[in-house]
Amino acid sequence: MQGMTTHFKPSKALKVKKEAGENAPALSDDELVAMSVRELNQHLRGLTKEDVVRLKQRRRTLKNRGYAASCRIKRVTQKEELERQKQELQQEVDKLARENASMRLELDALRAKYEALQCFARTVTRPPNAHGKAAATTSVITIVKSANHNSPSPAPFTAPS
Amino acid sequence: MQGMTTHFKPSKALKVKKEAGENAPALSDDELVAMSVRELNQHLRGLTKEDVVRLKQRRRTLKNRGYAASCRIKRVTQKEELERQKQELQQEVDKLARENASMRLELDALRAKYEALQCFARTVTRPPNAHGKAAATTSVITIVKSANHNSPSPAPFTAPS
DNA sequence: TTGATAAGTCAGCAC
DNA sequence: GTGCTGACTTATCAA
Repeated sequence: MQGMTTHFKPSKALKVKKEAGENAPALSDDELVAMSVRELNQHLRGLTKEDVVRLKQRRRTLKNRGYAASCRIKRVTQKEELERQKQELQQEVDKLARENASMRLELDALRAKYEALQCFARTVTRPPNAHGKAAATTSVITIVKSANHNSPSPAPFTAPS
Repeated sequence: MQGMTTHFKPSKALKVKKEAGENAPALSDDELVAMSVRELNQHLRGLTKEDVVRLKQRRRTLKNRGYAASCRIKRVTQKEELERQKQELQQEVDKLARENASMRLELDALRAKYEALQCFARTVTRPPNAHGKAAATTSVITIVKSANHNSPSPAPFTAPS
């Protein structure tokens, strides 16, 4: 329970403690609600059974007023929390989507580069089937001798997946 | 405003229309609240000014009861909606994260392959600086003649970014 | 007994 | 007037 300093409704219980003379200085709502049971009992000395009941009921009602207030506060707090989390997730989605897009670009670029290099490698590797118009641009003559296939390199000749 | 068929509180206004004889069959809450203003005025004929006020007030209260109910329903509906959206976003985050991870793997693998191929290409391309222990495993002899550097391929010899 | 919450009442605002 | 919503009360349930 919290302050309850911003309430504007004494509502009922307006004439709860006009009598009772000296020992009961007509405690305020705040006092009454903040009081421990033991303290309350002190103030209950010398009161009508009816007044005791009334006072206890007023206390209970005041407490309930506080409970209702915390309930409302909790409700809006949870709602704000939900909205906050939602926004957070949205930002994460955006971030991941951006990363994703840029990686996709990078991947495509690298694939292109890879294929170009592979193309070139084939050119370089394969024996030139010397057709008529040979040696117009790049001319490569390669002789491969004794290929050891226990090579530790990750199979540079397989096609890109 | 909706059905209001699940309420259990006639609360006040218990003895609102026991008199009035014939023309007013003591309308039920449901009837009263569903009535249009024009219909209501029909039923208001020949009633005390006081009774008219009372009946209108009862109607207003019943309406308010309905409003309060819709207000609460709206509240929980919005909350559920928020939670649904949140869950949706979470799923999207998961999906994007998975895509992201797999692309990262792919990218790394491709980079490795690319570098291996590049390595090989260099091997093949560069003139073999024939040191002492040459030709132990793979021996490649390449002769490149007349390299035309206007090649349209995307610079296969630059280092991967 | 205490705390929390659904339902209802009322006040007050906006249209 | 109508509809909505914050605050309050009451009933009711759980701990």
